[in-house]
Amino acid sequence: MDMREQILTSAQRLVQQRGFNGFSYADIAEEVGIRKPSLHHHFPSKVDLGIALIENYTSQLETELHRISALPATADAKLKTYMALYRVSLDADCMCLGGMLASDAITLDAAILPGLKRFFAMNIEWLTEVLAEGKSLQHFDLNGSAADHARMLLSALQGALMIARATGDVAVFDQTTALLLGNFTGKG
Amino acid sequence: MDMREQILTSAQRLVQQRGFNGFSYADIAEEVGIRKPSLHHHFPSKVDLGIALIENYTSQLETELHRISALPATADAKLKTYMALYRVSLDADCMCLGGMLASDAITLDAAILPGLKRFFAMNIEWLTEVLAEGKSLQHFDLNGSAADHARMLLSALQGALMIARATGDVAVFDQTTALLLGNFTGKG
DNA sequence: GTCTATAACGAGATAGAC
DNA sequence: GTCTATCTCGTTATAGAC
Repeated sequence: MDMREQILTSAQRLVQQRGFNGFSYADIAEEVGIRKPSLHHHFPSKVDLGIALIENYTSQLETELHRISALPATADAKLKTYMALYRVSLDADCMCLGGMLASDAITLDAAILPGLKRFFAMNIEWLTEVLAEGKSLQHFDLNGSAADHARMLLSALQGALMIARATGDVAVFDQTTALLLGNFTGKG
Repeated sequence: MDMREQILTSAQRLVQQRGFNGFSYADIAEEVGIRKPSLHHHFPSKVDLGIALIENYTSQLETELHRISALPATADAKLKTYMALYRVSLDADCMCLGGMLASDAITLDAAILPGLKRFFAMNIEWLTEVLAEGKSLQHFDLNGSAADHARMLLSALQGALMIARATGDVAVFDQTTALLLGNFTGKG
């Protein structure tokens, strides 16, 4: 892993834990083992770093989503796998990078926002496809459009992650995901 | 409104828009019209201010919830009124103070966290009561405990507010709230 | 590509006069 | 209760040597 990747990896985790205004170049420098000013060679400004972070995160997720879509699995199994990605973040005491940047949105340089919007659009688009697939095969029982459910699902996951992490109560996340899955796959 | 209240009002909006690490005493000083060091007379440290903010916000909401509970309205009308409180925040380009502090949780002084937990517990408790009321009167059709639905509902509202604000797409919020209400009051 | 040195600024906080 | 003056520290960023 070259230095640029090391910096991105370190910065990503720092943002997911502390927010974009909650970490500094000094934190990264300590983690990757170079001096503060050397970071500016790789990312001239913190805004440049922010743009690279959300682009990088989006493309990581894109890979995951393609992998899940290609699985020989039912729509609800795909959803479960998608939700498990959030659970991994929670275990690492991290928010989703997109969710964290969304909270910080007003303070962010305008150049970071388009990448953030694309991130959410990609999630909603993928979820809409999976929900529509489950609906058409009559595995899911949806009152409303797949797109509406996709937005609601994404919102609930982001919110549950945030609340579970802040309160130290992971049950908020696990019960919410279980309930959401139950709602889609039929009353029980 | 005395100076302490003016400071709390200004700081609350700043936190809801920018996060706890996204504003400074200088911002408040400019808004309320006194000098930076004078703020320390009212709130010696920023941690003291943070504690007062969440306590104040919780007690404001407690008043609202008592008011809603006392309305001669059905459970779903009460839910609608509760959701409208979040919509008001969105219109002001604000997150919920609790949601914003939850995002910032790892960076907050430990003295702020108990108040934050109480805030979420109060919301979940109230929602659980309203959902249980709707369930017992057979207005709501819930697959799962009222408490589970309360946590999911709170998560979805917080997440939808966050995403709608960051993407500038208020429809994420409005469609999510509509879908949630539809889910409770019956398919259709 | 990394370093030392430093600039330029803003943060939270304190002392002490009025 | 508010002020001016000041402190100390941390922040992003730049200059220029190696």
